Amino acid sequence: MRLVIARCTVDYDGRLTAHLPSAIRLLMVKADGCVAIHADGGAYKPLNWMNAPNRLTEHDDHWTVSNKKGETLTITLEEVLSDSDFEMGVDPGLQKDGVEAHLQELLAANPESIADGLRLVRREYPTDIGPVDLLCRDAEGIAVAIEVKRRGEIDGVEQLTRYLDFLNRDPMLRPVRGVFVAQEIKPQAKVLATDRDIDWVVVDYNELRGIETDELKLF
Amino acid sequence: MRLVIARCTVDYDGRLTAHLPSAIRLLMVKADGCVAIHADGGAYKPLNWMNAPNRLTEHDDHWTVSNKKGETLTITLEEVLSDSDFEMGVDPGLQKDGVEAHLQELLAANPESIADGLRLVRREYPTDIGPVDLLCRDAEGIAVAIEVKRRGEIDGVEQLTRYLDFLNRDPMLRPVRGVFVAQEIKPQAKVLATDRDIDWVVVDYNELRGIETDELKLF
DNA sequence: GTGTATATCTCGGGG
DNA sequence: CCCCGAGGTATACAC
Repeated sequence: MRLVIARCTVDYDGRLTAHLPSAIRLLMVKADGCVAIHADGGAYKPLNWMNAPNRLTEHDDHWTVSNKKGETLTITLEEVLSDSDFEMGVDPGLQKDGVEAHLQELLAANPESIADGLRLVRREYPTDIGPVDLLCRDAEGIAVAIEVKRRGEIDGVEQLTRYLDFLNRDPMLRPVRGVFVAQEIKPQAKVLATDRDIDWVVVDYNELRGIETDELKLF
Repeated sequence: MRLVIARCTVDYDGRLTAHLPSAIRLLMVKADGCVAIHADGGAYKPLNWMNAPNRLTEHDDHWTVSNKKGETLTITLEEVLSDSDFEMGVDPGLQKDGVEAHLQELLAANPESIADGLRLVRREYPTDIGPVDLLCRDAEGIAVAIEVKRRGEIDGVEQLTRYLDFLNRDPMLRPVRGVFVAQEIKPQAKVLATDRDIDWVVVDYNELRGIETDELKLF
């Protein structure tokens, strides 16, 4: 990773055009070729950047970075204060726990934790406007579409509403009920769901993981 | 801005839990206190971070960063290869052109580029659930609500649907048609819009800017 | 502060 | 490659 501290101006032309007036900034060039220009503040997002793959060309007083999509980044260097390079090796990467995919897996394995008698038909059940997280049948054999979210907000209810709309056009499935499942559900999302006759259930991730562990212990 | 190159492990515990095994990485601490941990690849997003405001405490072999929401980031330093600090001053900030606001301005000035005979009533026409980008009347005097997006996706169709819902409750406006306008529109968004009897139009930003320029030349 | 809408969103997965 | 959905989304702005 190469780190350059320099007074510079920057121009980006691509999905939009943008200009940075002269100031001292950090230019970060990573091993994969991506370039990021950071100010000393404003969270982790750089002011300007160009992702890999791209072509970086260094001229006397400026760099140009361009990619295949026709985007260009021009960095004009007025004064270089520091220029250093570090060998870092390949990063082993981030291990995450607690995201929606895990929650969906746990619920797929334990649909009864959502409602008694619920049986899984399919995960990621396809519709014309995208896949439903879980399609189940309840104890009476009625189809149940389930949208899983870590945090239940209003757009999750909208999403489930769209799926129900399309699913209810299928004579083989109709009528389809909806259940909105999340670790926490915002008051507005509850109101909207109720208004649309969509049930909502708050589940506990750690508790679900406990169920999984317990079941594993049984075998 | 402080830049530290170090072999380290990192643990985040907050909205999820995440762990980074030992490797050499860049630790970036900005003037506003935010901390970012970068690998030598993988675009501009850091592997892990903590935004300002937070509290950074340095111990012998590890740093802890915590914020008011109860999130914590623990960086365990195994070997520090470099540690430097740079004074950068306040950044003048990015100047942008070509975002949604500009597109909306151009369309407000040239509603005929959306449909022949269209006349602007108001930009940011208020409804109970937020402002409609453009409210127009067509050649027959029928009200037309227009949602402008740079990239037309499903969310934008939902947004316009909600606005139409409210606008159609107003006897002075009813019936209100909807038009979804964007520089590009995703297939799913087209399906949903068509399904809801909402028209969609793809416009060219540079072409619109050309119209503006041409009109200026006339005067 | 919450809620809403935007973003050169980024990033990863699937066709 | 594009399409689609999730994100510790972040960020700005209105109420």
